[in-house]
Amino acid sequence: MPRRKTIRETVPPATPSRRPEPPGRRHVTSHDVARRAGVSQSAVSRCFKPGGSASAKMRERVLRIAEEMGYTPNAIARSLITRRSNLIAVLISNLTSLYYPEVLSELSNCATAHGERILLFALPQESDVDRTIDQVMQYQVDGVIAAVRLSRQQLDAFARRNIPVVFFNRYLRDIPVNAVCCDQEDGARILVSRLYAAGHRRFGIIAGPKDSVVGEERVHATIDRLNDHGVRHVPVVRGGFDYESGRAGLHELARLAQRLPQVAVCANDVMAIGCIDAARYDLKLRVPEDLSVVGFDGVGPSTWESHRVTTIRQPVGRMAEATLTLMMDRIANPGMPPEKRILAGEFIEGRSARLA
Amino acid sequence: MPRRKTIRETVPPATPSRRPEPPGRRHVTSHDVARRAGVSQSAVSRCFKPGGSASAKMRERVLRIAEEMGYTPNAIARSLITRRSNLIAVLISNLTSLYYPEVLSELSNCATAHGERILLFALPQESDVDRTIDQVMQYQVDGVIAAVRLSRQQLDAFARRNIPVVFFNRYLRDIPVNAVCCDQEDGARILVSRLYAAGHRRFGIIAGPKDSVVGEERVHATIDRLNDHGVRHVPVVRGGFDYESGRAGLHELARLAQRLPQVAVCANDVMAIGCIDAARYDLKLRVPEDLSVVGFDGVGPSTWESHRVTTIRQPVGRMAEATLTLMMDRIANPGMPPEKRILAGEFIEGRSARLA
DNA sequence: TTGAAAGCGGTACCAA
DNA sequence: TTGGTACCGCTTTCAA
Repeated sequence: MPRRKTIRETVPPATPSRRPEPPGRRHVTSHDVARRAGVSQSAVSRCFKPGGSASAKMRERVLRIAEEMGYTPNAIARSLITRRSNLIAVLISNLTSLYYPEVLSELSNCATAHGERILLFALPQESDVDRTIDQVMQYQVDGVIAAVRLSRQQLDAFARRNIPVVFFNRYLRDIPVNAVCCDQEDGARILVSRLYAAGHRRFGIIAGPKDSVVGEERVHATIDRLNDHGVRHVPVVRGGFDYESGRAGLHELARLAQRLPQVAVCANDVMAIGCIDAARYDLKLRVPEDLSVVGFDGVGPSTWESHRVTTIRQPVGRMAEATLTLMMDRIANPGMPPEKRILAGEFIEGRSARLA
Repeated sequence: MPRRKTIRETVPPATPSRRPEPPGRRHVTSHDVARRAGVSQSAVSRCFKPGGSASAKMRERVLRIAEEMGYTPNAIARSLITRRSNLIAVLISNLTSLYYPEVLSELSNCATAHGERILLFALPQESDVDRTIDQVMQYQVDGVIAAVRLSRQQLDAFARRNIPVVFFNRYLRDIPVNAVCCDQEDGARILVSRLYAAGHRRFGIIAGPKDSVVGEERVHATIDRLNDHGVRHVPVVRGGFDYESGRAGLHELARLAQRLPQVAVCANDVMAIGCIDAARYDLKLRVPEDLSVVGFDGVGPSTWESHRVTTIRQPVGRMAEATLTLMMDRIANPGMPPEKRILAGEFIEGRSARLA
């Protein structure tokens, strides 16, 4: 029976003498199982460890008794000694955008497959990161998947504690970081070439917020490819990635130029949908006959018959898998230099753009 | 310096003699802070506890030094002794449906406000619960928020371990459980009375899957209220809560009756959207002139100009708050009998139904 | 293969 | 108010 000898061994308890059950809330521990099985507690522990050394009969017996008693190993106690919580923090801010639910779902599945669980940090604002970081640390997470912006200081805070960080669909300029992204530039190239080939010449852009690296990539790449084709003077208005700003964006584009562009390139699908609705319901235009609209992401509603958005679908499932692979690798080898994995998107023809 | 006297005190170490740093990955502990501050480890612990007794100057000094050293309390170690992980498991299956992201986001915010974190269990299938339950136990979560179905056995498994369970927007018939729901019956009553008042007499229903308690409530309540108004023979077809099944549902309703109903009541918004699109793009009907369509939920896209779904919006924010309040209460008082909190939904007029 | 014992990093009780 | 000490439930040497 495991009892530590202390200095003041005044009252050697005759019986096991567990402290009087704290009302409710006591769980069966490996000690309980050990006692019933007539083996040591460490033996029980080994029986539950895949490679642990234990005779076949003992393991069988222990597992059976554990089962009977309803024993479940305490992951918290394990984490304390192994220094692995098997917890991965996911920092996400726009959970209600149409894009992230799918991401989160995939990340969760992959994490499970890799023996990790997701501790969710859904931030009301991206600016809430600072208040959150301390919490992330406290839980001793094995790693952090960041679908939010992190400042250099915030990144350093994780680095100091050797907590690997992998960015999802964003990264930091100027600082090499682990990141998994979709190839926005290639996506923009495809969209532009298809649109140009169909005869479109006047383009307008509804961009995302300035601080979105991915949004800016999409916009800059679009402009660059347009320039390649000799298209200059592309008006750009800014939105916030949401439906309303896509809608307002088209109005703004209309005001900006004397003639409405032939194409509105939107920095994501939700704005594209807003833009399509603005065209149809506010400006009484036909899409795609009078205006072509394209987006990025390939979120579920972009496939709805009502919009059928021409877009670049992100391979969210494969991105999630890549993110977790990268993460597990960095957890195992903390020293490795940062790595960026860029996956190609898939062109979805849809019906919101007039194509050749 | 805390060192336990053991039987074989053979080599009293002269220096603190920490074991040689395990490569990387060592964190600053309260012991480290204590040593630097020249106080006991327990003192450091108390300084970090809101009500802990410590003199002002000591607390100040300790906190400063902790700050300097980059000390963060280890939540895992704390959990082990307090038997509170401050973790709440959220079991969710259709994370990619349009409804749950909002729910999850709100739950996360509320949890944070109550000092808890969300451990996410996003199940690919509702049937994966069994494989998940063991994991939930291992992490010693304080409670479980279930947005999935649980069998009586599964519920018992949690009960045996005194882990409180609160259902979100679902519950079990025949077994009293803690649950927070939106008032589906009242919602159905409002929809029916508004539709009836506008002169609609022929109704059709696109239901959700049979095993959705909430879906069934919506359907049954709708039928009951229609009966109250003297409307009989309401055809019901079944869908899976997704866009495609809403769309297919209308076709099925069309096949079922000689005349298309004047109203399609859909068990959620996404099916309503699918139904609207089927009406417009497949059957070339005008909505709401030729067909009224109503839904339930009030998800984001239901407000889009393209659909403007007439629906009952669930007060997701207040439901999340109620869920966490109920949960915290049950964590504090494990013995309390189950409680159901039913919140009223809000009628959203929209434009997908012809109203008086 | 098995058991004993030493922690992991905290909290809480106790005596000083 | 402070320090000392016994754990929380597990993993992991180390001897037997």
